[in-house]
Amino acid sequence: MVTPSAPRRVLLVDCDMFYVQVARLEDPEGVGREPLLIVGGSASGRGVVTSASYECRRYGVRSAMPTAEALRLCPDAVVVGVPRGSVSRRSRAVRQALEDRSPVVQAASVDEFYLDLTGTERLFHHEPLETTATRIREEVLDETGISVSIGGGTNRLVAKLAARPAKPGGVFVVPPGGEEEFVASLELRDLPGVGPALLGTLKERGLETIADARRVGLGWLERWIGSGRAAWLDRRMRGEDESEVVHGEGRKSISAERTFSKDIDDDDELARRLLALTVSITGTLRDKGLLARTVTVKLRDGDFTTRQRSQTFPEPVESDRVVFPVARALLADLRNRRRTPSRLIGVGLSNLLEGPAPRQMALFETHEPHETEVDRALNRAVDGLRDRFGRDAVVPGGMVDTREESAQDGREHDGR
DNA sequence: TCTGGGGTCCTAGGACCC
DNA sequence: TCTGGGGTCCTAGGACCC
Repeated sequence: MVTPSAPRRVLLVDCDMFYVQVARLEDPEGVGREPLLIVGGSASGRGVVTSASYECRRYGVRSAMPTAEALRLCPDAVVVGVPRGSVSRRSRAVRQALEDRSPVVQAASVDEFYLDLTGTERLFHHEPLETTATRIREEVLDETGISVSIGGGTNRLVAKLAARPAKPGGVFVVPPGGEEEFVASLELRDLPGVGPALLGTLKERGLETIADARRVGLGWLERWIGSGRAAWLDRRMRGEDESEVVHGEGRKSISAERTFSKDIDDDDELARRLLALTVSITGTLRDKGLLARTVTVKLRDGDFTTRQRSQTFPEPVESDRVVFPVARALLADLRNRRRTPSRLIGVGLSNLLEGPAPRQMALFETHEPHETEVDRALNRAVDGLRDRFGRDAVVPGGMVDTREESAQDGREHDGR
């Protein structure tokens, strides 16, 4: 067994400006030669910067900035769209390379992976963690073409914070016992979880730095930001983090959303957009062998107000034929509460469970729409066609009432 | 400057049950 | 009679991250 006092050995592997790297790898002769490169924007013209090359960042370009503003700061920049397919392919390749070298790998996002190497000391002949990290960095680059930076320490928080001084393309490890001193050298805004809102609240009280906030003590912090957040912040400022690195995906929700090029006020048009998104996410759900119990519909109004409604099924479901009618009712409800042009619609599935669906459901009287074997069989058939003939092989039939349709189909099939 | 798209986690109130 | 208390689930919204 591991000695209780043995420090953990955690690494955070962070791909350097991942989207820019991927765009360049996919087009080495074109944007690969472009120093001033921005990945982002969108066909709608309402886009933001997803990632910018280091050369661009010197002009003040930052991610999440509207592309229009970025181009004002850096007029010579070349803007390319987000290469989604390549990004997920390259992300999987990096993850695979890491899984070949670490017993525990957790993907925190497409371009960030936590590794827990605790217990591998003998395997790596007791070499320093820094040496192991450096070798992993080089091997990942060789194997995938992706340059990463690696932060290391005795927990996830410290590993994450150490990745910053490691950038770009380096390794930085905080030694056991050095956590508190290392974190004390940072700004409050550097702490993950400290965003604009909390920063503003602390600043109102005159707290600008980690040193300020530690000096004032837990008692005052509790009064100002509540006991929960105060305790949380206090531990972060000491570089403490007990959370485990959990191997595998462990996804909690699946969602899709679209911002329109122009605000939409037409209910039928909104419902059509909703149908397309619903078909897409239920397809992803089945791909992953999952079931969902909760569906959420989100609208963003023209004035950027974001509203959402959700509903939970008594039993987990997987087919768009059952999800869509509920989603459409939630959309109608949102529209009835405030009738104003929408700039975005989104739909999400949560309360996820591993499949397969329970075979018999609805043994009780219920008015909830429930999923039948026929619903599932139809979706599986459509999935099969898409696998063989491509994503667009089967297109949803516009504004049909899928609940009526599924009931009719059920009768036909039963009749055979 | 006029704000993407994919997520996670937290809080708080109400329903419901014991 | 006019009032409990804990636990869990659901829902809405917000902060935050990459």
